[in-house]
Amino acid sequence: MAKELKELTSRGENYAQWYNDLVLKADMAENSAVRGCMVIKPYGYAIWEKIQGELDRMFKETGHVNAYFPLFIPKSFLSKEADHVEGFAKECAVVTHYRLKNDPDGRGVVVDPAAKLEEELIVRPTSETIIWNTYKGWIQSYRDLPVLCNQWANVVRWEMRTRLFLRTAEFLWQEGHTAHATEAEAIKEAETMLDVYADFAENFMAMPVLKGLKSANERFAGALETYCIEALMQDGKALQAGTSHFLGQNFAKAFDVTFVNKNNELEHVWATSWGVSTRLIGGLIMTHSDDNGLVLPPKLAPYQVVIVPIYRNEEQLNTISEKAAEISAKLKARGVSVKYDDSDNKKPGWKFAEYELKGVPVRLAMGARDLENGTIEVARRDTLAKETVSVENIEEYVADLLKDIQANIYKKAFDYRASVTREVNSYDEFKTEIEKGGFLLCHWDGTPETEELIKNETKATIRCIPLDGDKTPGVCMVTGKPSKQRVVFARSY
RNA sequence: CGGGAUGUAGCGCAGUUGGUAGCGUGCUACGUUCGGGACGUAGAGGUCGCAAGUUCGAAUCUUGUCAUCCCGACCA
Repeated sequence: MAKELKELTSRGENYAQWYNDLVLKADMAENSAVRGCMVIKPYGYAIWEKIQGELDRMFKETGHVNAYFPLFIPKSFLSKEADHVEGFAKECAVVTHYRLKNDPDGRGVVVDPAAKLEEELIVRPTSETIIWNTYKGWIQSYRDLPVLCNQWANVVRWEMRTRLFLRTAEFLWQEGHTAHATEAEAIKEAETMLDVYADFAENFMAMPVLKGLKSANERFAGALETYCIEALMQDGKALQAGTSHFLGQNFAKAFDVTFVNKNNELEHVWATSWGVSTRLIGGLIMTHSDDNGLVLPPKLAPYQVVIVPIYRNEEQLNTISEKAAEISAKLKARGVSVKYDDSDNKKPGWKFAEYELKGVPVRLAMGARDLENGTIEVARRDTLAKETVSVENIEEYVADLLKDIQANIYKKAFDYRASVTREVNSYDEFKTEIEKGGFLLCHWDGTPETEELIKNETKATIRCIPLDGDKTPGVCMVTGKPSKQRVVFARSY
């Protein structure tokens, strides 16, 4: 099996595919009719639930509430905001009929032609339009503002080519949609949520990200400004991990959402939207995994510690189980999640490999030898190091170890990113360097034309215009025109 | 929608000049094992993607068709 994994890993870039089959036990739906939709089995979903839980808490701490809006969007809604139509008019699932009937020529059912909808319904690719249509009825006065809603939902985008976790036809996400009385407040909201995402990515996922602005080409359809966090995967490709959009008054104007301000003047509201998706699971996998499987940050692991008993007979098992129960209780008291795997139908070696594959941060193994010596074997997933330590104060030891693992995998990812991030000053050099992967910091003249040219010739895009860091001006590597600051180029998923 | 590849057991694959389908793994039972994915014995599991055609006979040849994967266009 180990050999098999090595062989699979040599595929390199195709992490998501095999981690899905082997680790998360998730896969693409095989039925052609729902091609490109993902099936997330329980362990993979448990990771999503952890992500959801932490983000949801952070949203609430920043003053947001959850709401839910319809799955179906009347087609006409999507015609209202011109830029938005440009961006989203293409790959959507469309509901045209509302009834089936028995097939008159044989078995089964057919669509009843008499049940054609007068107006087609679009399965939401994102909910701006239906939400703004709803907000119109909620907002009359500055006293009704701000509206700070988040929605956990599924959305559908009929992608021509799908990729497990990274680009599936149906995916789970959260989308925040806020309405504000002033431009400044809306911009602040978009920036706050960007910070929330960055905080989550770095402190929970242990995935370093760059905060930045999207170029006009990469900007969300209908947004005035798109903020993003960009991560770098182990194969050197970038992953857009989350976006936060300042929408200006575009949607308010399209859906006629106005309010009376303190001066008794009618104004359009200012809007933001922001979202992250199950793509984060893909990011998590591709940031930390190694040849032995998934490596999960302790803060997002469905269980942080697994205890495996090693025994020859029932008597031994009983003694170990007693000890393990004590340790579990102590760990749980410290807020550590523990699984005690005393399943009799798997052997210890099998369990070791299995939990490594699943990325459980810490494994404790206890056998007859440990019973005699009052010890326990501690194995950490990130370095695969094993140690035999005293069971005394094991809970403290493990709690510290979990913190250490969280910090260590972040550092590892950060160092990797640093090692493949470099400044490039000429276009010739760029063409060579981009083949090696990683982030390239380059001067760019700010025009969509130049960006397009670079994309066509090298497949690299501007991942973001960084908010932090070096702001020294220079000249564009392609055209030689002035550049305000270096921007980040990479090939991306 | 263009270019390439592939559809055979749950998964991964082999199958020669056309002769009625096999390997690994997984699964089931029993026994021995159990500190790094154990071993033995016995078993279950396949309308060979689908449909026509050629043939005494097709997984194999022909045509059509459907689907998947990879590379482009699209995208979180």
